[in-house]
Amino acid sequence: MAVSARRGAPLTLEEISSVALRLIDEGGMEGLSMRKLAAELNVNPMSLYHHVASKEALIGLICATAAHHVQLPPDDGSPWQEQLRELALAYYRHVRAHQSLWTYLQNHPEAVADRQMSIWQALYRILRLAGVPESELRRTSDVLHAFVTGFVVAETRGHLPDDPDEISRDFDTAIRLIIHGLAGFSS
Amino acid sequence: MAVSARRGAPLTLEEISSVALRLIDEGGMEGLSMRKLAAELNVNPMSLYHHVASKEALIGLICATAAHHVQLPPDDGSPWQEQLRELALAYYRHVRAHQSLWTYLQNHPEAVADRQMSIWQALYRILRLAGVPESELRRTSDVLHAFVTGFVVAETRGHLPDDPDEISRDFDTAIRLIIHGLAGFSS
DNA sequence: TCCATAGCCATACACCGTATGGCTGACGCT
DNA sequence: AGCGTCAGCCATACGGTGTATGGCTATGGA
Repeated sequence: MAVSARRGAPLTLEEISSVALRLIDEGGMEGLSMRKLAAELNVNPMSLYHHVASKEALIGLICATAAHHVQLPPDDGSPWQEQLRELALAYYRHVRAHQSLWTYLQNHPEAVADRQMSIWQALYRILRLAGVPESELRRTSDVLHAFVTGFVVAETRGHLPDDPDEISRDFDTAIRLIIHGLAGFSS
Repeated sequence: MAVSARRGAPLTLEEISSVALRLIDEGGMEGLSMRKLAAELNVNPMSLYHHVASKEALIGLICATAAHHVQLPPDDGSPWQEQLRELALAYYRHVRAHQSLWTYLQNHPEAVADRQMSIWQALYRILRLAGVPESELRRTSDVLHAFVTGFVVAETRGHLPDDPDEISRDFDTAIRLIIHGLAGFSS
């Protein structure tokens, strides 16, 4: 059906959002523009709007698909401290890989209003284990989210040594701070 | 010296940054544009560039002057938990008053690279009291900064009751979490 | 065969930050 | 008094942005 003059196949949402994510990873949030994205796809800028309602909607799509790619730790019977640690680490790695997107996310929480996503489910489960009352789950998870992302910002700002051991030691420090804090709920 | 045709007095940095801050408070970070700001000041857009090198520099100026308006708690001899609580509360109030600016700040830490600012000095002093080793001061304060601002984001996101008592109770929760966490350093 | 429509594109509009260069009038100096 | 300097402001222009509007084309179903 009147496929692009400069391409063989029609566009797909997956193609669009993956290239857009690459642009963000490479050039920050300002590195993504509908025009640049279209150029990268060998397509007219306005063609994108046949698949996506607006730039904002596109970003929402990117966030949603990216969130599904977080590797969640299994629900074994290990203590909540350890589970929280592993979940935070998985989340942390993902945030590191797509820093610009996630720091944007922090300021535009409406883009991930969906609390049904598996990562939140996992966090809720662990927080319940830690003794956080039901009514505080949402707020606590919000703060933890800000916390981990904030850690990444701090990592990026300070001139870190290239030593990965030291980085993980720093992460330990932050996680221990969170765990100690949460322990206040159950005691 | 060839004062504006449409104004009596020449522009001042204070005037520029205060009106710019108002624009940000009213319309978010996207509500501030050099053109709108100039219109608000009854001045040609390019006139601003006589006082400010770029929009980025203007934002830096706004941040710096805004930071000076935080009411710091006095250095009485009270325990560090209480001092941290009061500092966080003062900071929190200020963040609430200028939300957009501070959430922007979280993602553009280079705008406040100046660690000589009095609020950081106060935080450092309290963290030392809490037993945080010298080498961890900077990183810890970075994380705490992200933490408190993250709390504001969480506050804004969740549909809070208008009850100020409940809000302050929530804030208590967050602060207790931080304090418990920090206690891990001295023990 | 015909036509609805999916997919794409050209044009245009209003906005943005800011480079460039020119105007005006107040000041210091001779 | 005459003159040069320069602070302060402004007009124009360039390249970028998101997207509204409307038109093209080729494919699928009837």
